[in-house]
Amino acid sequence: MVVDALTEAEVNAIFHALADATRRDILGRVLTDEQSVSALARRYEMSFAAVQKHVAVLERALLVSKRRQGREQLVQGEAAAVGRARRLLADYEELWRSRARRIDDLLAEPEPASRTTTSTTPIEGDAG
Amino acid sequence: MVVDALTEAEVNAIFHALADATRRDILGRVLTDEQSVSALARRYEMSFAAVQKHVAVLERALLVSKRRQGREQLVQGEAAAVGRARRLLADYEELWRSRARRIDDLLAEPEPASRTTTSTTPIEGDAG
DNA sequence: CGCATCTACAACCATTTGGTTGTACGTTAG
DNA sequence: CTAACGTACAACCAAATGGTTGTAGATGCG
Repeated sequence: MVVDALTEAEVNAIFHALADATRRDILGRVLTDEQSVSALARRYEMSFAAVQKHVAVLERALLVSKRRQGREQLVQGEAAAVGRARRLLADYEELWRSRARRIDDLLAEPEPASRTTTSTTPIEGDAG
Repeated sequence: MVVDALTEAEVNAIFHALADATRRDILGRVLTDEQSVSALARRYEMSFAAVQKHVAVLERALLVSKRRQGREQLVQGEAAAVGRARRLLADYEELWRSRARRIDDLLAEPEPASRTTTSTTPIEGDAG
C-alpha cells in the first residue's frame, strides 16, 4: 500500500496543518518566496508569536522548512511535501474508489436475486 | 481560479475532517459499504456518541451523507467529495508549483553575477 | 403492549488550539 | 557599546475538540 509510507500521526499533522486558512496562505507565499517569519507576520492581523506558531504547525507537518540567515529565519515551502499530500489523497481516492467500484458493479447487477453462489469478489468482512 | 469554488470555511472543514485517523477509517469504510452509525460504532473502542460525532464532522465536510432506513441511519461516503478534496490539493499544488517554478528558473541561472538587467520575470512584490 | 435497538442531543470534562502579552537572547547597525 | 530588530519561549486565556454519561424519542419485534 503506497499510502502508509507515512505514519497516521504524520497524515494527521499534514491535514491538520492544511485545515487553517492562515496556514494555507502562509504555505502559498513561502512556496513562491522564501520569507522571514517577521516578514510573514507583517502580512496578518495577528501577533508575531501567533504567526510563529502557525509556521511551527506547518513545520511539524514537514510542509515548510526554516533556515537561519543572520538574525532572520527564512521559511521555505516544501513543494514536494504538497505533492506528497496531494498524492496521499489521490491514493486514498484510488483505494477507496476501486473498492467502491466493486460495490457499484454488484449494485449494477441486472438480477439481484438468483445469485447466491456466483460471487467472484467476496468483499471480505475485513474485521478490524 | 478553480480553487475557490469552495469557501475557505468549507476547505477548512474538509481538511479538518481528514485530520483524524478514526474519521479517515470511517470514511474508507462507508465508501465501500453503506453502514449504520451503530454498525460503525461497534468497530471502534469508543462510545456510540463519539462515533456519532465523528460522522457529524464528516457530514459537515460533505464527505459523507446519511439516509434513514427504518430505525437505522445509513452513512454513505461521497466518493465524489473525496475526489473534490484531492483536486483541491492538486489545484493548490498546480498554482503553487507554477509560481515556484519561476523562482526555480531564477535560481537556476548559470551566472548569478553580471545579470542585473536581464530579469524577464520580475516576480511582483504582491503586496497584501 | 412491552421491550430492545438505533438515534439524537444535552451536559460535562480534559486536552488542544489559536490567540495574547511579556521576557530573554542573538545579531546587525550606528 | 548601545539600540533596534528578529527570534524563541513561557505563561496565560477563551474557545474548540474529542471523549464520556445520561436521557429521551422513534422504530421494529415478539
